[in-house]
Amino acid sequence: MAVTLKDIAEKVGVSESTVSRVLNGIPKASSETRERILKVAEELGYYPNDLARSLAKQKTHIIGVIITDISNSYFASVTGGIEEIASLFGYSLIISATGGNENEELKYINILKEKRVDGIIFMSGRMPHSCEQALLDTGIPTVVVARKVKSSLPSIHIDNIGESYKAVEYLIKLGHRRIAIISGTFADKESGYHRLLGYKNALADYELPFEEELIEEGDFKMDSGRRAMEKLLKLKELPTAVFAASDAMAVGAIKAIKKAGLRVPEDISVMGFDNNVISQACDPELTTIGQPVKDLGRKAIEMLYKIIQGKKLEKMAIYLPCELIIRNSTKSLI
Amino acid sequence: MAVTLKDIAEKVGVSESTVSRVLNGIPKASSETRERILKVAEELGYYPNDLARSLAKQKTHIIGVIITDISNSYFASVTGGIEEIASLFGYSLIISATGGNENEELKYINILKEKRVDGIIFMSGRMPHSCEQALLDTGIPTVVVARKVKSSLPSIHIDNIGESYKAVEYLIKLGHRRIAIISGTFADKESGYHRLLGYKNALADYELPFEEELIEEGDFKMDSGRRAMEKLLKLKELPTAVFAASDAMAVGAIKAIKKAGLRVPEDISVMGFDNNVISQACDPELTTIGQPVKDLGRKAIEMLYKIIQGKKLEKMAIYLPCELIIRNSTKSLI
DNA sequence: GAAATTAAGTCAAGCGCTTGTCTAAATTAA
DNA sequence: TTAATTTAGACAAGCGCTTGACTTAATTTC
Repeated sequence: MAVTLKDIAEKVGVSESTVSRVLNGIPKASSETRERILKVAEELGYYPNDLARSLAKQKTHIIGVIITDISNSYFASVTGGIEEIASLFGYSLIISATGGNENEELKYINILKEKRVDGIIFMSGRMPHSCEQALLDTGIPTVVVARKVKSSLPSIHIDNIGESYKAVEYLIKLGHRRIAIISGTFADKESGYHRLLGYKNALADYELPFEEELIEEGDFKMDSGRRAMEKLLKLKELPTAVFAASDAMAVGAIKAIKKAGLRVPEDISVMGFDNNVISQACDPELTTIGQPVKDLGRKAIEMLYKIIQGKKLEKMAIYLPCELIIRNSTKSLI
Repeated sequence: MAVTLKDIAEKVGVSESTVSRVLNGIPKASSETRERILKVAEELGYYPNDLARSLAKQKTHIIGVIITDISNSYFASVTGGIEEIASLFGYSLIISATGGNENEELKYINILKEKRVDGIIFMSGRMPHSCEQALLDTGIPTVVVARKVKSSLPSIHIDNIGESYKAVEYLIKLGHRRIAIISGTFADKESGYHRLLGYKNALADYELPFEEELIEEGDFKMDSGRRAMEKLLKLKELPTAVFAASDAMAVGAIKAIKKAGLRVPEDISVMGFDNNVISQACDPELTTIGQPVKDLGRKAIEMLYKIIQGKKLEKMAIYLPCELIIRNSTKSLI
């Protein structure tokens, strides 16, 4: 069906290997045959078969990306960063969504193995041991994004504890003393848990009392923020500020506060985390911690590329700084 | 390096073809050899090389997806729908982002050709003739999403004219007579243009005057919505309702209205289009037209699958209905 | 019991490209 | 002039898997 090297070779009257070399720019042909080959290739509309080439060269120029959910803006943005740099390096991306399901994760790791991808970027689920082992067993260069890793897998993160500390510290410096937190899921010991830890650390460092009643657990989504805030609003003594571990929950909290007839930030300051698109859509616009989502992706693929190139990584775990973004949902009490 | 059929064949003492057949479940072996092969394959940790298989079978089980930008929530959602069904069908996705740049689009079409993908889903840019021709020339089954197509390429859409009509009609039925529109880019004759058309049609059908001063062009993004609204607010006679061709612009408009000291919807009703996440984050929550983004993706891959299977499509262009979602940004004047 | 059928495999070509080795001619060196 | 290099290209093995055609032995048919 499609035109092959053989077709060109026959038409020009040379061997396949010569055609291959010419087409790959390997200097081993007289300029005369070179031109004839190029001309015939053009005429016939030749384009290489990357499968055959990959098989012969043992590399595919494909990176496998395993994420939880493409339509989630966080993953979409990180993936955007990955793709931006990958394309620069000449890599294509195979993207698989697992829904955070361990079996799916294992399944996709396997598929990527069979497809002989040159590298894998993993950012799905809670990084169960089985997955980590499976990734190691592939023998394929791998970088893990935003998931704590036990083994020697290279990874890239944000410092959830430190960044959350930064958020709470900001509130404290605005003069707030009674600060509630709407945390993310913390059972999984990932970001939700760490952001709560940062909150605790900040309180401790500034010698503020830690009170159970000021802690509500959410699931990072808007509705849980709303519900959590409704509970907080029932306290005898209201907090003057609320730190939500995600922008979505922060928006939910704002809605609850407004519904209760209070104002943000006049009555209660609200702070988010993520700096995703809704932080600028809500009213008031959210003060938040801006995650460098694109950069996480960019940096991940850069690390991966180094590994593929056989270079040593300076650091096995990289932490990217976040940015404190001050908008209108927080006010100074001083 | 990796274990091959040959390794298994040698160890078991049979031919490669027998191993291949057993591993593919083709009934042509005694249950005894079958079991020995399976056992050895297990022991050796064999997993197939999909490149070799694809080369031999002339199919890759890969679908190429060409989009403008992964981090854009619209594309991310459509892609999410694609991936959901694709994985069910046993397909992997190669995703490329073009930034809407024609040269990039052509480049990626070429890469997908070389990678011998089994199908292509295209939803990027303004569908220049060159791309359409390039897609046709690949000879690879292709489905186009949300882009007007001249040729015989199958496509899937929403009816921008009709849905926009529906939005404006809703406002009219609420008693609004002076309705402004913040349209998307209309030079490209794609969705922006069609949504404007729907607006005009609705006015005409309900015998409302069409006034130039009530039309502002935006670029679908929030800021342009804000700026457009600021202009509209300078009119001697204000509109009582504004239809924005995207939620983002609608949110921008709301911000401008509030800043001017007016209220939504009490003073001016605002309507959006898309039903993306910000439509529920803003205040008030947006009445909008909900695009079936996931379904666009799902349906696209289903169409593509049919074509790959060699089946005939009943329709070359499918239109999916949107949903009128009524929230709090619009009010009745009656 | 001979012929026909089936079962269980083997053989080898083919998918399309790469690349190390070899050859013959042309060029350079001495 | 002859030997040593270089150049231009051919040859063939190899990447790992699939699959149609063929072979041999076992089973069934009449």
